[in-house]
Amino acid sequence: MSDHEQQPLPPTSRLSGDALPPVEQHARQYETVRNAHETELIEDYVELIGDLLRHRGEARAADIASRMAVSQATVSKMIRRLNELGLVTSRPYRSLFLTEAGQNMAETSRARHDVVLHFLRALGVRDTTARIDAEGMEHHVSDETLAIMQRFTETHQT
Amino acid sequence: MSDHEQQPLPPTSRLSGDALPPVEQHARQYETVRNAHETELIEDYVELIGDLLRHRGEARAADIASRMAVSQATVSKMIRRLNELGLVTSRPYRSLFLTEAGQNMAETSRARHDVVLHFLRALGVRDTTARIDAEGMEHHVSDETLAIMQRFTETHQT
DNA sequence: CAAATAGTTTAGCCTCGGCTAACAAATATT
DNA sequence: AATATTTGTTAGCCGAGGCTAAACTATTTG
Ligand SMILES: [Mn+2]
Ligand SMILES: [Mn+2]
Ligand SMILES: [Mn+2]
Ligand SMILES: [Mn+2]
Repeated sequence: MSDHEQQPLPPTSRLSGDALPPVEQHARQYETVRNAHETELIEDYVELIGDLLRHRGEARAADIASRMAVSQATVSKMIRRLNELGLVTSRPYRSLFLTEAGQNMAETSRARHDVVLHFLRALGVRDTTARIDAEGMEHHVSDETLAIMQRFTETHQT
Repeated sequence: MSDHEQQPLPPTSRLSGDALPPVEQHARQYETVRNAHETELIEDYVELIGDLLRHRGEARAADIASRMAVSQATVSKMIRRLNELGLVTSRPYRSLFLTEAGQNMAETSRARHDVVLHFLRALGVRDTTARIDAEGMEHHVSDETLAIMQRFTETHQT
């Protein structure tokens, strides 16, 4: 047995902040974060490629490198990975393109990102800050929270 | 020159969602996320050790392993790192303790975590979901946004 | 067209954060 | 006290995601 801890008592004394959640629930919190971190970078790449295609018509490795502030070698390696995952197609010295699966991921990620960004702005966060925070937060927002953020934004038009 | 991209035009046509931010600003978004990810796990460990000390009186490696759903070997290795960073003190088969620096980090992280958690609950997110989302979001919320979340929570008491 | 510049890929290195397996030490049980 | 169980450490493995340096390919420029 590894859980020699006794379970927390029912919510009685609320003296010093919240009590610890039950072990299994607590464990799921951290697991969810670890899972999000596995797909986070992939999503950011795919989303960025989609945005570059949408706004620039093409997505070159060098653009990704400068926009992410990462070396071209790093981008090159990641593109190989995206290729193996069936998310992008690439011919050397040509623009990258998204596969069907890549387009789906880009669309989903972009939508989620936008909801978070617009929500933060609706809350009153300055644009630059909202963009920075949204870039990280987007990967840790559940569908439930996302829906609430969207409703909030709609009902708090500026 | 690696930025052969031309800078986006001033915000004129707002047809298909937001425009791409300027390269340097965009780069800072991703850099901020990478920086957050460097300290994230450390903060979670220190925060958890602080919570275990607060609520249980002691923090054992085995508790951390089960609460994080991670092997004991992983915890053991991480404790060595926390030790080298001067955040915890440990004697084998005894509870871990936080150094002064560790206590400061735990306090700061806990406060931030609580603001995010209470904010999500005030928004209407169910407790279990709020806990999961807060565990990831907490590391990506700027001081500016944090302050706004706190104000929001205070003025939206249920 | 030759040379310079820009873009891409590859190779090799590093740290981090997981894991399992084996062992050691402390504690609990009989 | 002997044994069983729990707890902790160590070694060695792995993949992800960074980096630099070097080579190669395309494109642009003189
Ligand atoms: Mn995004
Ligand atoms: Mn992101
Ligand atoms: Mn994160
Ligand atoms: Mn956390």
